[in-house]
Amino acid sequence: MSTEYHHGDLPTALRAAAVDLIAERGPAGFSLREVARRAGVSHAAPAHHFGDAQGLLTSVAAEGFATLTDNMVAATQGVTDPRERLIALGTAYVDTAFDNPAHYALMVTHEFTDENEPELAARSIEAFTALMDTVELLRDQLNPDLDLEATAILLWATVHGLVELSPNLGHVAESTGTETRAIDTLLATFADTTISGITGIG
Amino acid sequence: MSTEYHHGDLPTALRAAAVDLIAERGPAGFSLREVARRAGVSHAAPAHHFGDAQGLLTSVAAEGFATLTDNMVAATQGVTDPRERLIALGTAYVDTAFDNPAHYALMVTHEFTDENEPELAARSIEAFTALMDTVELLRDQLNPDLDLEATAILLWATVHGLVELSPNLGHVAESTGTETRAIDTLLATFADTTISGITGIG
DNA sequence: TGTACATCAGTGAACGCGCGTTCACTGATGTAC
DNA sequence: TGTACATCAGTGAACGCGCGTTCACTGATGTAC
Repeated sequence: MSTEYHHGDLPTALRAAAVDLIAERGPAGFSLREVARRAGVSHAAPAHHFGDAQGLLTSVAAEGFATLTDNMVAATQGVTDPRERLIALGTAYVDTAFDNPAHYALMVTHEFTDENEPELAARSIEAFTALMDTVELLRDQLNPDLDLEATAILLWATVHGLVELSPNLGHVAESTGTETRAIDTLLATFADTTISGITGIG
Repeated sequence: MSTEYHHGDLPTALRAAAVDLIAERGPAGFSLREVARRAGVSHAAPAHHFGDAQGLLTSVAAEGFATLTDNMVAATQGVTDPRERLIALGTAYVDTAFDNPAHYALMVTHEFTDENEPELAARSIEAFTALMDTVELLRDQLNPDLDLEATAILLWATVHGLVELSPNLGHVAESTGTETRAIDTLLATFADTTISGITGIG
């Protein structure tokens, strides 16, 4: 156990400690020494597995993209109605970001990770592919001339923007007068607007 | 001049130095000592004007919001066609972000600034108000039942998302085969979709 | 116009701190025979 | 099954560095009379 000389799975423990630390102090508050401390290991140990801080944070970001992909795929599985599907995808994205703020910050910031690292690059492409699947469904069901890539980027930009703006969303919730989360209302509005827009352009 | 004991306008010089430094190294690479060095002043001088690093960065963020508001207002002045107006507003936002990456990072990050500082709060509300003016024009011209706040947030989220995703936009530009910036194409598509969507919902 | 004094802006030395990196080491694990 | 040895994971002391903060100070500016 923890009294053993060899840790067992130190890489995983270090990622978990990094996530906790970043959730508390933000990505800029991260340090390799503090992470090692929390993982109960000497401060020179992480170098064996990740080289340096950037290596560890890149690994965490890759893990975050994998989770995002899994959640988006699971949420849209078998959903073929365009409106339902858009809402399911958007909700999965937003919920994943809210549930994993440290991962999300690293996925999005680019300042602390190596975007060219193969593992991270692969995981982020998979996430984009999951999004693209839904865009293709929209094309098939709504408008054969839909610009796939532009639509995918606009969808991504919007949900990403919603996540970042969400701290300012308080009074929208109040104005609806329901138990619904403000962001759910916005996602529904967004789905309606988008579908109407896509159909109208055709 | 620079040989005088008193600087003349040290706060302005410090903000400028901070902007340069952040543009080079990112917000996390900022330090008060390095800023003082670049402003040609002892490292204890900034404390006289801003207290600490957060104070200085908060001031830079406020300056960024003021510029954004000015640019959005100027770009939409007298533009009453909904599509043109949306594109003008979006372009002003995106261009301001591109032209002032250090300011933009501080406006958006929240990790290094004090959002409750009155000056910053006032400037960010003014920017939101400028956005709201355009949303009201959309309501007046397209759909009297438009949800103003939800629409404003969705517009903001989208342009913000486009700015953040823009590093990944390279191949979109290629696919258009024109001299047009990728982001201009996306903004035009977005304007079309949004207007069609808003009108359709009515 | 001149003097005295208060206030303000900026200096520079000193402090203690946490950081990343290096390095010789030791303990545990795995493999060859 | 047992021994020898190579490899790998983690240790802990040492290093030099840049940082923020404090503080007694000095030079410049502004104001009262």
